[in-house]
Amino acid sequence: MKKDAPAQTLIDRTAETIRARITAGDLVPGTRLSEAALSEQLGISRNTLREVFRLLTQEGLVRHEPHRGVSVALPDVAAIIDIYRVRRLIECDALRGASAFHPSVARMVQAVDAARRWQADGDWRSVGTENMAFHTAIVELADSDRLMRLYRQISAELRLAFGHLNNHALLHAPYIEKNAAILALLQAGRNDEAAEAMSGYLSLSERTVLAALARQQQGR
Amino acid sequence: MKKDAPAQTLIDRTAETIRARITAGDLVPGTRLSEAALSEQLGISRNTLREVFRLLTQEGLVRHEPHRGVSVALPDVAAIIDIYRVRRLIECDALRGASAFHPSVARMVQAVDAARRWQADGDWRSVGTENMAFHTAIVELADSDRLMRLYRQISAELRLAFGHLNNHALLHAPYIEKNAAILALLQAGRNDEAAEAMSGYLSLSERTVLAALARQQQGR
DNA sequence: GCATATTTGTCCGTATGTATA
DNA sequence: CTATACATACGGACAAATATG
Repeated sequence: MKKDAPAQTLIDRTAETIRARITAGDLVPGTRLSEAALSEQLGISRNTLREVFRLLTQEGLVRHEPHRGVSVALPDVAAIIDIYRVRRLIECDALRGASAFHPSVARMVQAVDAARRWQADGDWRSVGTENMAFHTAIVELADSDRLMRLYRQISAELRLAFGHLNNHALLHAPYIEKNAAILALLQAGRNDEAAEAMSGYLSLSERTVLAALARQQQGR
Repeated sequence: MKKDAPAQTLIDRTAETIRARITAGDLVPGTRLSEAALSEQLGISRNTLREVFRLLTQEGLVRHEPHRGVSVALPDVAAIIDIYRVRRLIECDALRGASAFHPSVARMVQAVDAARRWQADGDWRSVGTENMAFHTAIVELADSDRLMRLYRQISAELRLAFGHLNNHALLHAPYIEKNAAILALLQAGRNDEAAEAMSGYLSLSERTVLAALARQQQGR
């Protein structure tokens, strides 16, 4: 009996396709997604696509306006501020209450190591991926389904926000060693200091993203 | 220009209808929701109902299993524990960072007063409603869209859990004065003490709900 | 401000695949 | 193992709302 026969439904697979297109920058924030055009392009029926839209809407990736269709979400400054407020709450709390022997710690170690290797190769996109994995692992420390779900949603929103900020070196380089420092504090059982370091980390990251967003919007 | 012409779509209204039926106990947790039967009963098409199901699934009110349809969610002990963990995090944080002059404080005052009046009348169901309003107002203190959304979801799940625990006196009576005490601390600017009191409040409430749930499941 | 065209909202009928009796 | 019930997915149709000239 194979428990892992995903048997994904078409709706799930299509949702994944669109997610990928959005985060890959294929679909720019603000783009209107026409039901008729997209359904034909994807080779699925309009009804099915509409259910995909429901999924993505709840995930915050697309916005739905009655009788006006859906469009790729466009996080504004207020959203960024709110997202970082929530991240600070969740990630710092997870660090404060974590055990150094939690399985996720291994994933944090792995992410830090991998990020350093990619940095040596100059592959900043992969550095970014490992950075996200590091923070996901931190949230997993909390062992809370609901917090994890919320975190996945705001991560998706955040990817939208700096999906097109292509200055990846600026965006990710400074954080590799900060992550390593937080990990070391956690492994040493100095949880409160780890949480404190994370708070500072997030403030810096927030300022960077907000500044980049302002430059981007000014450039229109 | 009336900004508040909701012009709700049929999907939204239907979702609200089903939510009401669930929280009213009309639909018991575990009930299977057949597309054909429900769509006919509601007078809407199956396609439309399926979109409603997507909404409710993301809200955690119903569970969806591929090719087996949806059924009313049935929170288990792990869910209750997780929900209270999240509540503690959100509500205590909101209290710690709140201003005594935030508009939501007025709503808290209102909820406490109303709960006392309903208690005098012996209307425990209304006491429960005011209690939920009190805690919703606390979360609003945080001024965070995302935290508010998460809180709405776990509130709905919680309603599922003790929707049928009809011992409302036991469930709500002890909390009226606890709420009043927390409010007084907040108004006095003693935020940390208010958060501490809330933490204790939630622990007590958690134990009560878990015990009631155990009794209920034993009685099957 | 009006008439028209486009797009979404909703319904129906049907075919196919999957799970359960 | 077959049969049945049900969810999945499709395509077409029309009404209603919005956008366009």
